[in-house]
Amino acid sequence: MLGHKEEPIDVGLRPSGQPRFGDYQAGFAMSMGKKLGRPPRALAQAVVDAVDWSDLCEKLPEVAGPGFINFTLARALLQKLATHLGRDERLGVEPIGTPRIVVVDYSSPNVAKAMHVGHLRSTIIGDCLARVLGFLGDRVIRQNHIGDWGTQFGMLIQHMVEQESGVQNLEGEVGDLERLYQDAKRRFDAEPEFADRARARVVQLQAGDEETLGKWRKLVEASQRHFEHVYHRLGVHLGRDDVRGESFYNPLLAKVVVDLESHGKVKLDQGAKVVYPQGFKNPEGLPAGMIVQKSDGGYLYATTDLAAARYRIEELGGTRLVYVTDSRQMQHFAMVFQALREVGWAPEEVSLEHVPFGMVLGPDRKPFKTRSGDTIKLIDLLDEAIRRAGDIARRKNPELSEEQLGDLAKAIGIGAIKYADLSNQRIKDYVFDWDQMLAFDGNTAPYLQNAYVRIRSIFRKGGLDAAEFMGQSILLAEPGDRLLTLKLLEFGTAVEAVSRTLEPHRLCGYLYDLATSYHRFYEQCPVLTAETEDIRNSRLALSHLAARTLALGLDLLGIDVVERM
RNA sequence: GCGCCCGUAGCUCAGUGGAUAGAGCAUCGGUUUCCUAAACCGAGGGUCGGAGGUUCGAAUCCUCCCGGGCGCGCCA
Repeated sequence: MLGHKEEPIDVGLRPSGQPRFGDYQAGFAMSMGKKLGRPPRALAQAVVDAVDWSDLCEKLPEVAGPGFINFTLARALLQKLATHLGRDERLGVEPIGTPRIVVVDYSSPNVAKAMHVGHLRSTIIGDCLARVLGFLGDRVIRQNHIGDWGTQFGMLIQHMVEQESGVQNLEGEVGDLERLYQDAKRRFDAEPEFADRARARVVQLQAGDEETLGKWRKLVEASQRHFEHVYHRLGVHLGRDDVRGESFYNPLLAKVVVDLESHGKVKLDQGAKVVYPQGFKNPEGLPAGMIVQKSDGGYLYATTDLAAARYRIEELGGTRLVYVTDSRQMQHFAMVFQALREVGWAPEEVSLEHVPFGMVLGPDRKPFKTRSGDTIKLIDLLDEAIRRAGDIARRKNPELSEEQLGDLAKAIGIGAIKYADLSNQRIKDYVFDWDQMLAFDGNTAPYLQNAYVRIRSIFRKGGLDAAEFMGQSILLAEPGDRLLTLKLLEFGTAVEAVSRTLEPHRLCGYLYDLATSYHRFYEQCPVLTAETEDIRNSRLALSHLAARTLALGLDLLGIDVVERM
């Protein structure tokens, strides 16, 4: 009827924007009418007439506007779908047919420095993407590309050697590391003789001098403890096994350059070895290149990134490489990816995806700093979030014990920071605003957490075990039941959208809609005091399903739920 | 100079080429003998930066312009 070709037709089916347009709408008649030379409305009507809709729709689908077909699903069908969803452990999220090996590169802090607000977004977004892709069935390999190698270690180690006290303190908190870095940097800038010794120390480090390496390991070890501390506070799944720092690739760099040369990709310019991926220009309008080996023989980040990509494809078997770094590195990754294609290290079937994100801004709309202009330490930021959340929770709910408050404050505070980050379109800068992210109204973590809490409260009040309602048949008695059900059915689509676009804010938007739908349901539809036993059971089942969806959705964002707040 | 990103309500932001562009905050006004009012309901508020173009249809795609941000060889 729509043509002879056997190819599948995208009918453009999607949830209707407004209730008066039914549950779902299809827009294919408009685009297809053109191709077939038939008026869209007539085409739509022909489709409606040709099918027996009685099992699918409550009433005959309507042709409306320029040629939309609006569907209102049959109650029996919707009930069946909802009941099925309620019994599904995966809540309607289909495991992907052909899992990939996805390598997600995120966080990437620097050794010998405290993690700061600049690491926040990569860590949060990367962790979320890893969770989502993993849940969908991909094999996810997390990679923490820490900055544990380079010339700055010369001055750090040299300072450690000369100031033996600095070594002792490395067993302590990160503050010692910070001080070590600052002291070394100050001396490096102020004392030319020290700078010379630091440069000599770099050579020793490169040469594998045992004393130098020993000091270096101490630095890395102390930093790792700091990273773990921050990740634990943040609830981020990154461990030591996930660390592949710059030092890991160091032994591979020479071969990268040699192989590039054998591909004829390397040109010499003023003593430096440069590759020129196609399609890039420098300020003079000439082809822009990436230096892969400096005139002094040293390597740069482009070399390391090429080596890392190679490792991830050849050794880890990655078929989707994901890099979560800030948007300023877009061109750098575009060049690295182009080079990987040109030399064939990244075959066509391997997708290379940079996941760029914008900056975190302060209230003045400039990069987020302390009042005195210093970078904000991540651990301080997290502690403040927990403190603020605790203060609010204590004020709202004075009868909570301090122990309950502690867990609550962490879930809310950390959740608020993560959600504020994830809920914005990631490419844009966003303004860091405590009041907004900790508000109970609006698109915030506490609002979502509260929807979950209200549901849990129902089961507590009723003395009921929620798990017992998983298999319960769902009956849609009133519009409130129906609207909540339609929203619950969209969860799978929302999760799938995140894996496709690598944009977590899509899941946030969905969960916010879901929480809003539940709050409305809660107002309109009595659960424990429903008019019949069947409706009560159905609403308990719907509520439990909503709670599971909220909890799973938030978990995919890396956010915890609480039982009461 | 070239390239990339971003301009949507007073503010912070959503918005798969589709119907009358949506939320929250702020403002104003309602709702509690009832499962958490940390909630819900309602009102006002828009030249979607501007101008062309493609299309039955454009905030969305294309071109140009304006404004802001970022990047463009020996840091990462």
